Amino acid sequence: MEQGTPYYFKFIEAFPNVQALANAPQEQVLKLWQGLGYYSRARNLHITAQHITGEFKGEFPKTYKELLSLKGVGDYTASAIGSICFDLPTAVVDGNVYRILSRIYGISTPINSSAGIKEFKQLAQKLLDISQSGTFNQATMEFGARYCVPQNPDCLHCIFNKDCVAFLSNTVGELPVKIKKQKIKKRYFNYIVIVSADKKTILNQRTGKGIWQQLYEFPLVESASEISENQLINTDDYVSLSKIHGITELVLYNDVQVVHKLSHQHLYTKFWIGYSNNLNNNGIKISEVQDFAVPVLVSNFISSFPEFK
DNA sequence: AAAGCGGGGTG
DNA sequence: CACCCAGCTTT
Repeated sequence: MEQGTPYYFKFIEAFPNVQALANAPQEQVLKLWQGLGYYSRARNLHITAQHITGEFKGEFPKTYKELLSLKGVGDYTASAIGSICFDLPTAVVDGNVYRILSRIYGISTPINSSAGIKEFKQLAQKLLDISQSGTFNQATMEFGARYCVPQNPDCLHCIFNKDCVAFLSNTVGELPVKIKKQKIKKRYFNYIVIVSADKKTILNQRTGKGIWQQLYEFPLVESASEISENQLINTDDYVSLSKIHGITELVLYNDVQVVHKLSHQHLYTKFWIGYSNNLNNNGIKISEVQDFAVPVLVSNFISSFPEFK
């Protein structure tokens, strides 16, 4: 909530209605989302706005099935919108609900297994008070967020402690059960920050699969491990870049690699400043760099680099 | 069923 | 460092 609220207000101001969002360029949507992460959500939100103004003729769908058909809307979101906005009898199961139910009922089925997802959804659906679905759902989630918290919950004062299987069996700390693996991949990024005599630079848009789709970054040379300047300037990617943009001098900006941690990747990053006399009509003005949507890793660099301030 | 996708916070 | 988060889509 803390992290998302300012973004919410920026969005509402920029896009007061669904038509405004649908008609906006993707670049603007991503720029407003910059720093939030999970950028596919921004793209899906944008696509969904277009579906609603198009196929749904501007009328927001109000059945579970239709909600579920929207890009980026899965069981949780469809159930939440359905119950809160349209009084549909659909139970939400988010992280809070998993935690509360697994503890009170003493359920050790992993919450991120197929069996667990099904079991918890069924239980939540059975418990749902359909005379006030939205309120019930929000209250359940809020109780989990405020009281049945992940670590060191105050069970001694909890209203459920007479019935909570986990509390009575002293297993609160072990529930919910989650299957975890997700090994973290290490990657080595070398960003070539080109600075030309007429104060221009180069940004590329990330396309295809992987992280940060559609966001911008400096020309990237990725390597299998940390590399020295000598190794860098002998890579095909750098040779090509240097030729195209006329790099005359290369200076390492950060002696110690910046480690940018995503949930599933650690990015060991060096920023190299490549000075050029002439970008041959390529590139963008340095003063315009701030208009592009960039990942936090790149944004942090830009904020720290005097030439770009 | 598993993998991939961000960034920030807590203890 | 381990774990958590108002999940969903793709493979």
